[in-house]
Amino acid sequence: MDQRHAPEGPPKRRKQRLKPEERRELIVAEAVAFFAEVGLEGRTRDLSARLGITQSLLYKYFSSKEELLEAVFERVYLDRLRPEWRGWLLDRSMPLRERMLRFYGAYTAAIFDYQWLRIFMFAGLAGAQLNNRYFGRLSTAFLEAMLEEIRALSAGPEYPDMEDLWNLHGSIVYLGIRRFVYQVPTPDDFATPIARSIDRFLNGFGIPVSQQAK
Amino acid sequence: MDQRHAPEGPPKRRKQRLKPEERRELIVAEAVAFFAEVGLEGRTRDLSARLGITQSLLYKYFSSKEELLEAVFERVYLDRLRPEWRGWLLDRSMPLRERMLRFYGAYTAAIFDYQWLRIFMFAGLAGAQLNNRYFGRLSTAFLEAMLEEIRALSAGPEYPDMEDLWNLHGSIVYLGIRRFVYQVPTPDDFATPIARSIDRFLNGFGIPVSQQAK
DNA sequence: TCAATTAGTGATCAAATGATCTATAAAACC
DNA sequence: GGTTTTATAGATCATTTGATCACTAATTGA
Repeated sequence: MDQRHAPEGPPKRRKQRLKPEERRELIVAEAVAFFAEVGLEGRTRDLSARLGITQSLLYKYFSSKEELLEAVFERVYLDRLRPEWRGWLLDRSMPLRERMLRFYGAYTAAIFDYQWLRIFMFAGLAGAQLNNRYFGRLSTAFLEAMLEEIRALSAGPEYPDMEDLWNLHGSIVYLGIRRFVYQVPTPDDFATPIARSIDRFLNGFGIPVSQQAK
Repeated sequence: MDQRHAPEGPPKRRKQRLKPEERRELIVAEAVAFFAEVGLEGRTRDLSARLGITQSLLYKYFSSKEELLEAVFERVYLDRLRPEWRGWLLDRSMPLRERMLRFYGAYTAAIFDYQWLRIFMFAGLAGAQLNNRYFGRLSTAFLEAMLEEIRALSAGPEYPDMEDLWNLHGSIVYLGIRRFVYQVPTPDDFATPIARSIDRFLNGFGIPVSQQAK
């Protein structure tokens, strides 16, 4: 077959040769978006097409699709839960309500993300072990801290347990699930429903929330 | 090739010929369990193996895999949301707390099911339109009824809106998500956390919950 | 009893998919 | 400039997949 006709059509882009780290970074970044959209069974050919590279090049950087997916998981989970949030929650120089608002503001900002929630769900449904580590860390690092602080201030007849904290957590996380997983309408602004949920929760344990603070 | 050796080994089951409705019923029932376990990408060959039939027989009953999946969705969604629940919620001869406990008892009994929640998630992640219909019905039939009843009794400074109801709903549904989707440890008994969540919620809107009723 | 119907099987197709291998050309080095 | 290195492309393989088709035997009905 002939190699070339007259050079018409889109100015054919010469293949650009990048340094391995750069290329790998491009691949992982795009893979995160790609698998979040189409699921973990997305085809490597489609991914490579989106990257503008050949499918075989993927295998120069990852020896299997599974290895690529592990890199995606690592990227998605890594550094989402910031250790300093625990310090925020334990800082008694602030009202507890403010501490919790601050925490859940940061938490949802980090977690309520199209790519993150969907990959997290896909991974969970695939039976990955990752969820257990994630939930364990979430619980010991943050929910337990909140539990401790609430108990220190609790004045009502009710005393919170860990399951109550999960209840609060679920009520907040469900906002993101509705929007990003089920893709049904949600309020544009999450701050208000989150604040209302936290206020009701604290009130339920005899921790009054001053009117003006709302 | 020779057809038969001495008839040793497991007594080979003769193929059993069922009436079309029966066979179809068997296929759909097994398909629900199958796709819930392995995801919507489960192979038709694996499904047929579990059914003890040939893969090609599936195509005598469903002209494509997609058609089979639609039958699965229909089965899974159908009749989950019982219309009579709305009547329960509106029955003012009972205390509102009891009505909500009754509703969420029935709702979670119907929904908190390994197969259901996983297929619902898979379908949601696949971008199915089904979720919108489901959420719409859930909202207009039940959440709006609860909202109305709570408003009728509300005495506090706070007035509930639809988003508050979604908050309550999420806090309860998250129990099932934790157990069946993420597969992390949860309490064996869901009745207690559900009751506590409802009580906190009602209290938050100035609807006192008598001590003894707890 | 015997022919007609049809539930069910087994072989097979075409397309798609993860993976491999060789060739090419852009960068790096001397 | 000339040589080496290697990022990238292109062709291709072996499987797997949804789907089809011709055939077999269990049931039905006159």
